[in-house]
Amino acid sequence: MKLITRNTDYALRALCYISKNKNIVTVNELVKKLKVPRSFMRKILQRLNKRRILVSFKGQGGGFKLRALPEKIRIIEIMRIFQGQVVLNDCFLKKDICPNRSKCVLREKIHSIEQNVIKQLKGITIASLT
Amino acid sequence: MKLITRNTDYALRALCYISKNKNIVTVNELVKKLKVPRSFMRKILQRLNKRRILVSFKGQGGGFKLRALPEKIRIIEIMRIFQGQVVLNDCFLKKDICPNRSKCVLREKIHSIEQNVIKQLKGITIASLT
DNA sequence: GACAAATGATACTATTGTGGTATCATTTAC
DNA sequence: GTAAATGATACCACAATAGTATCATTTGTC
Repeated sequence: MKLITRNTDYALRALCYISKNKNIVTVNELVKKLKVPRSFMRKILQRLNKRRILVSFKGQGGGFKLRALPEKIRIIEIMRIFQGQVVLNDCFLKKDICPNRSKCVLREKIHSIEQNVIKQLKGITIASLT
Repeated sequence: MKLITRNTDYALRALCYISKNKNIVTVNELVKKLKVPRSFMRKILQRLNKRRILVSFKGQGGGFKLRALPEKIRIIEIMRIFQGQVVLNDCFLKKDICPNRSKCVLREKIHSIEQNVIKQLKGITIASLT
């Protein structure tokens, strides 16, 4: 079980780096600093742009910058972009076997743990990582 | 991100069922009650036997029973059997890029969340699920 | 206008983990 | 001896993750 994937990890580090720069940052610069595969990094940044975390500038002198303040970017947003809905715990038994989902103790306990994780994740922003 | 996988889910439900029976329980019985694929259930039980969670009896009249009291079986043990080390968060950047692992804020925060999850999981036993 | 430097879009591949099936071997009660 | 059980093991299918590659488009500079 991994809490965060490589995708998310690289995205977060890129965002941290970008947040520390006044100027716009290019893929080449990020790749050099973070030593991450270039194509992979590009794909990640494009996705962050599409999801409106970054603003991109095309052409010579182009690159990326943050769309919002680093204090406003929560890491749980980034996790959702690259890992989908965070901490979903679907019951694997079909309804007819486990008719009283509301009373399933396992489900209930896992859910409570998940809520806790989400609450903690929501407290972490890009700003708090730098 | 899933906290528990299907493997673990089935294993937990099987253990709960077994814990409620004085007699030994066969795969056939479990399959009928939980409506889970037979071969898959067999594999799960064999693994639980190898990992000394269950005791098995071969031959006619055979089956499985718990090796320990349900109060002594923590669900985190079962998760470890089927999902490996729970909540491990390996830094994806190599040492030379992230030389000060001990100071990596992301790592540190994720780790703290993980410790929390583990702590909560450790409190849940098979007995507490039934 | 040509060119270089940047991102956009997209399609492909490789590896791994998860979920599941199938089969033959062995043990044991009757 | 046979049926009913588990043991061991090999295999398959699918999805997610990780990564690569290529062509298209935009834009600043000469």
